[in-house]
Amino acid sequence: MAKNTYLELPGKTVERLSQYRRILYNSINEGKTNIYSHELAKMMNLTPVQVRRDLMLIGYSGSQSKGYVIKDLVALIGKIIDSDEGQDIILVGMGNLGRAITSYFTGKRDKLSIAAVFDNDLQKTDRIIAGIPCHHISHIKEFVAKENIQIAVLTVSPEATYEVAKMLLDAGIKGILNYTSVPLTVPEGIHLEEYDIVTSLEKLAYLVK
Amino acid sequence: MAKNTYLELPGKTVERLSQYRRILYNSINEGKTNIYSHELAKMMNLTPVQVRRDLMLIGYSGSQSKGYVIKDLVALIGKIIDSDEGQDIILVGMGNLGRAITSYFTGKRDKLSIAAVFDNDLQKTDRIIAGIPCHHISHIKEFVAKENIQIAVLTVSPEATYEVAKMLLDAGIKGILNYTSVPLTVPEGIHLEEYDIVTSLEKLAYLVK
DNA sequence: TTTATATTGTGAATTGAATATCAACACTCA
DNA sequence: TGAGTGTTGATATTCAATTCACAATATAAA
Ligand SMILES: NC(=O)c1ccc[n+]([C@@H]2O[C@H](COP(=O)([O-])OP(=O)(O)OC[C@H]3O[C@@H](n4cnc5c(N)ncnc54)[C@H](O)[C@@H]3O)[C@@H](O)[C@H]2O)c1
Ligand SMILES: NC(=O)c1ccc[n+]([C@@H]2O[C@H](COP(=O)([O-])OP(=O)(O)OC[C@H]3O[C@@H](n4cnc5c(N)ncnc54)[C@H](O)[C@@H]3O)[C@@H](O)[C@H]2O)c1
Repeated sequence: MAKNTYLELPGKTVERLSQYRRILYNSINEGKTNIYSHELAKMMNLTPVQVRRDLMLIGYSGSQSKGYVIKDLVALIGKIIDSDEGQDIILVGMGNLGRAITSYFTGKRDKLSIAAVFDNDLQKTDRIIAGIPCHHISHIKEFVAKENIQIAVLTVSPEATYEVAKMLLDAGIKGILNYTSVPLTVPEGIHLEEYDIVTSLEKLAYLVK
Repeated sequence: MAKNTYLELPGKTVERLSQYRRILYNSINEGKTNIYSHELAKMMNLTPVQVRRDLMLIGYSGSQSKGYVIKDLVALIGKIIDSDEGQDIILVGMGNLGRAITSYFTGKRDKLSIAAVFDNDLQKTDRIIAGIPCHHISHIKEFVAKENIQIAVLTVSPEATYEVAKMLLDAGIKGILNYTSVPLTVPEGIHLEEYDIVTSLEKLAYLVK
């Protein structure tokens, strides 16, 4: 019986899987072929039990003598996280933050890449910026439909957040990564991740106090 | 008995407090003086119960008829999160991301502000960039000591992460906000927050899959 | 062969956070 | 005055994530 049933993983586990994979790529480059849970845990600043639990959840088994086979583990994580044919994403709001993220992704990832960015500033549109074509926001719906885009990164100014989020949902986007300081609400079935730098800094300030 | 004992709040609550405050500033600007838990919840995309529980934890009471007094609530959150005389932070790694964050903070916050940025690229040092003085990394220890800096934002290239983190700890930094893709380990008593864009995106990709 | 050691895999217990529930209260309106 | 409404504050419950504890296994050493 093929294990093709949808695997419901805890969100935290998915995040760690992404990071395991990144670290394991480095280990491969260093010539390692196998790794123990305690080694991986050390590099990720976790407990070995946590690592083993995560790998158990994705159904990967190691050996007591050699630990885990890095190559196989990386492949399995890819099978879980990546979509088969890769996934194009878009970014909306080509300001300071948008540009930083775009530059970072340009020519970097294979499975996840930024297909286009959008803005409403005519100075920025219809040009290549940071290696990616920047279109006017008015073209977003047709682009999403044509290119079958599912994920959008939102880095517009706070005032534009609601309006642009509405456009994204209307265009059929399934997942939004919101970096504006304005909290969003999305309908059932749409996935939302939010992160705010100021919140993190204020939390740190509280902790060191 | 004065309630001066150290208040141990859940991390998630602290994060929400930071966001409550930001939203409440807006409400004040709109002329509101009082707010109900369900109103605040709506704006933050939470349940009213969650809001009330957070406020309960910080010992703030509202009234059944008028809800919470925004001004008082903001003041109390400030007393919990902010240090008394404000807190200067530094940023290390004036690349794309560092510049975006610096621009965002320039002339923005009162209590939290970026006092200086550091880099090891001589093209960038000993200049004002995005409104903030950029020094060479070699001056970091003396600066931290002299200005009594406790918090650092880390946006250097991945390869430099360990080395720079070590310098920060050595200089006496108490909290690090790490945006590099390299996980850090810090000694007991040092606070660490980490965030990685790629991880968030890969999680979204998994969720929409 | 036997013992010691190191590792994985996992059921059970614990911790931490979110949610449900409800008594107490304050105001309104008849 | 008294029923009805809507709110807070607090306790109880549920849910999710992490950690504990240890059995099972493989290898190396005696
Ligand atoms: N840069 C940071 O470090 C930082 C930190 C915390 C929060 N944020 C938030 O991230 C967002 C972006 O920050 P930033 O520093 O890049 O700001 P920015 O002002 O540099 O960029 C905003 C971009 O959005 C575009 N835009 C505005 N309205 C639009 C619309 N309706 N449609 C399409 N594009 C539109 C603007 O033209 C601009 O290019 C802001 O909401 C900000 O509050 C940024
Ligand atoms: N930009 C993004 O969207 C993004 C996304 C995910 C992760 N990251 C991570 O954030 C970090 C910064 O990203 P970026 O895009 O700004 O990279 P960047 O290359 O533009 O900037 C790195 C900066 O660090 C400086 N630096 C390098 N070594 C240093 C040292 N020893 N001391 C002081 N400064 C040093 C460089 O001079 C440069 O200015 C990287 O680790 C990157 O992996 C960035």
